[in-house]
Amino acid sequence: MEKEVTIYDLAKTLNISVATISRALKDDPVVSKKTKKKILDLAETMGYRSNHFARNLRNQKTNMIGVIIPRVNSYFMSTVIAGIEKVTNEAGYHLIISQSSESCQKEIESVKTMFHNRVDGLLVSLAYDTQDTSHFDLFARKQIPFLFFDRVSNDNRYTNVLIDNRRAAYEATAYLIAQGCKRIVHITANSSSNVYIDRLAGYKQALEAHHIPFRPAYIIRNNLTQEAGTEAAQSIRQMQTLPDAVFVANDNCAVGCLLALKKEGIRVPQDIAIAGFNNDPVSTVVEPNLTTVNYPGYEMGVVAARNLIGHLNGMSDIDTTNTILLKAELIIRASSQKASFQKKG
Amino acid sequence: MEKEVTIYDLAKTLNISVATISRALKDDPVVSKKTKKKILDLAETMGYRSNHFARNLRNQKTNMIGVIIPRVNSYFMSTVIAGIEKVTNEAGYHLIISQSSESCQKEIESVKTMFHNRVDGLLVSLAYDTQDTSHFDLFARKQIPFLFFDRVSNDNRYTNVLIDNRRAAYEATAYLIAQGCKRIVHITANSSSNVYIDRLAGYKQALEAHHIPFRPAYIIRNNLTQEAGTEAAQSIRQMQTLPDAVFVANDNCAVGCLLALKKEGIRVPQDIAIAGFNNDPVSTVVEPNLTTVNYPGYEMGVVAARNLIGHLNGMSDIDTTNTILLKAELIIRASSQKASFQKKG
DNA sequence: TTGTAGGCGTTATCAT
DNA sequence: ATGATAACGCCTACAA
Repeated sequence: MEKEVTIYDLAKTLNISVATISRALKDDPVVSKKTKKKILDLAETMGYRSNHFARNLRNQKTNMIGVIIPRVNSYFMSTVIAGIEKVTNEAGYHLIISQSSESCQKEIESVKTMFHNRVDGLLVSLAYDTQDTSHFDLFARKQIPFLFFDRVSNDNRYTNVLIDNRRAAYEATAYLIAQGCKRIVHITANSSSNVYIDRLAGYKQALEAHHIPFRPAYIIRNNLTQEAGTEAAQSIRQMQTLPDAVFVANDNCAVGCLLALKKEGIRVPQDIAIAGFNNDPVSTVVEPNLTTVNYPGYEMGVVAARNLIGHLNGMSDIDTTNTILLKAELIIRASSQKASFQKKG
Repeated sequence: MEKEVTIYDLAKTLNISVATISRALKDDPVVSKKTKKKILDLAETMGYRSNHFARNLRNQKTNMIGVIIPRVNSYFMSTVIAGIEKVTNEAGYHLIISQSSESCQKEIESVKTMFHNRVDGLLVSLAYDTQDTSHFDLFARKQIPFLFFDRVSNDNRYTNVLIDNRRAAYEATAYLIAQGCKRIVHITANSSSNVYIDRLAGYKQALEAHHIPFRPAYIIRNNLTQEAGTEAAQSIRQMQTLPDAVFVANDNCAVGCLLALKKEGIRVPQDIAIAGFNNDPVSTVVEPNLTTVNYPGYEMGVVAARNLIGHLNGMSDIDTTNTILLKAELIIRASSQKASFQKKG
């Protein structure tokens, strides 16, 4: 490895002090244009690059934002990251991304690593099985800003960016009811995350509002993959009386379920109407197209990142805002149009 | 922000020199057990955390690996990142991810940023319009290892991780021909990237091998989105003689095309057989399921990251290996089974 | 407009 | 077994 070029090397070559070099590199207006140009040109030709560590050591800032998420490889999450990346990059921050793989233990590890790497802030979506969020006390104690998105903490000291899951689920369920459905199955995750609890709550609330008794037997819990949806279809088919609708907590699982039901000769939506959640690309590929809730992933990433950076710049107080709700509207497509068979979207 | 605890604080409190503190924290056997225990206990209670910057400043290493990709929010890319993240994390490295948004200009910016942030190595998938890769000279000159994956450089000094696109395309096309197709349209990107050039080459080669004349009119170029696929279907429908097969360079576009053709009353695969590329989740959702080439994204990420880390550890020489080809086999599904109408997977 | 010098927290090299 | 001290490269009062 070649020896690194430092500002001292530049200074010596040009016979200028390191202070001026340093200022020129930061585009400090106090340095004359001529000198600045000379310096920048030399830096270029000598292949100079600033030393992050030395800089951070001085500045007590890393310009890094940590992101801890269950997995990167889902459509939703990669969309969120795209949004985060755009905002943070524009603000001159970099991202360190770490996957918890849905394990609370790995999440705790990640938090520690982020802490020791001195990220300036943290954006988190919790693992399936994370109940207690005390591992974030490390950050809270040092007043390092962090916030949760999508899968959030129920500790109300913290800021959360999310959608109104309860309400969206209410609307989806209410729509199914309006289509004449009365025996509505709900497929959800076996998780204590707010996301699924709230969707379940919205589902129940819609039933109640329309005087339909809630039946525990209509709740199916699995891991919400497409395969799990296929299996869920079997359970549904074997119920005493065939349900007339299924509201699934995500699109992948909904699609698996829909395809499996069709294979069994059950017509969608005539026999069973289906609604999903997320507006994943698959929802417009499956036939009939899937009614779903549009989940604004990119926007969520943008909002979460903006908020965090706002705190970092002292623009806003992390304790002021507590919850940021994004809009998530129901998208009605053919899979749930039981009342009339007009097709849309 | 609370004041950070440093080894000086520990030293002062215990009336011991910082040197001993430093050694104890690294579990240096030269420090007596008693002193070590005292020090570690105090560090714990005072909430000491080591300063990575100061350490890295000494050690001249960042433990960061840069990743530059066109976009994070595609199924393929997020899968690759998951693979990269796993390997790098296990090896104690962190990731800085930057999107070029398919723009060569932004890619150049990213390269500079990565350079200045002193990543220990770089993993790159090139933008659509990147032809010249001289902006990586910055890294080459300093002997900082980097390699390309998927969308690679044609500069043969560099290491590339990719699949044999030509061969995979050959196999897909040959399969269509074996199904009796003779008028095969190819939809590809308007890009100079190896990925699309090679797939086109494989397509041509298969035609040639089976004595089917290549017809430029059968090449449709677009941006390979699902919408573009829908439009492509229109062009196809309006051709003098209806083609009997379409080989699309990715699944999203293939799916858009397939759905649009079906809407026009064209039967798939009876009238037109279709094959895609990537084995994206949508390929098993669309009906009929899409014949496609399995693109091992996760594995590609793992291999690329392993290789890079190997170089970083001096395990392997970056100049030795030049091209790593991963297997990418054809997955035959219903959308192309024109010869017999048996359905699979 | 430019220069000087001290310090950010660690570790390695001496010396004790 | 422990201590003193000089780097690592950068930034910023303060001085000129």
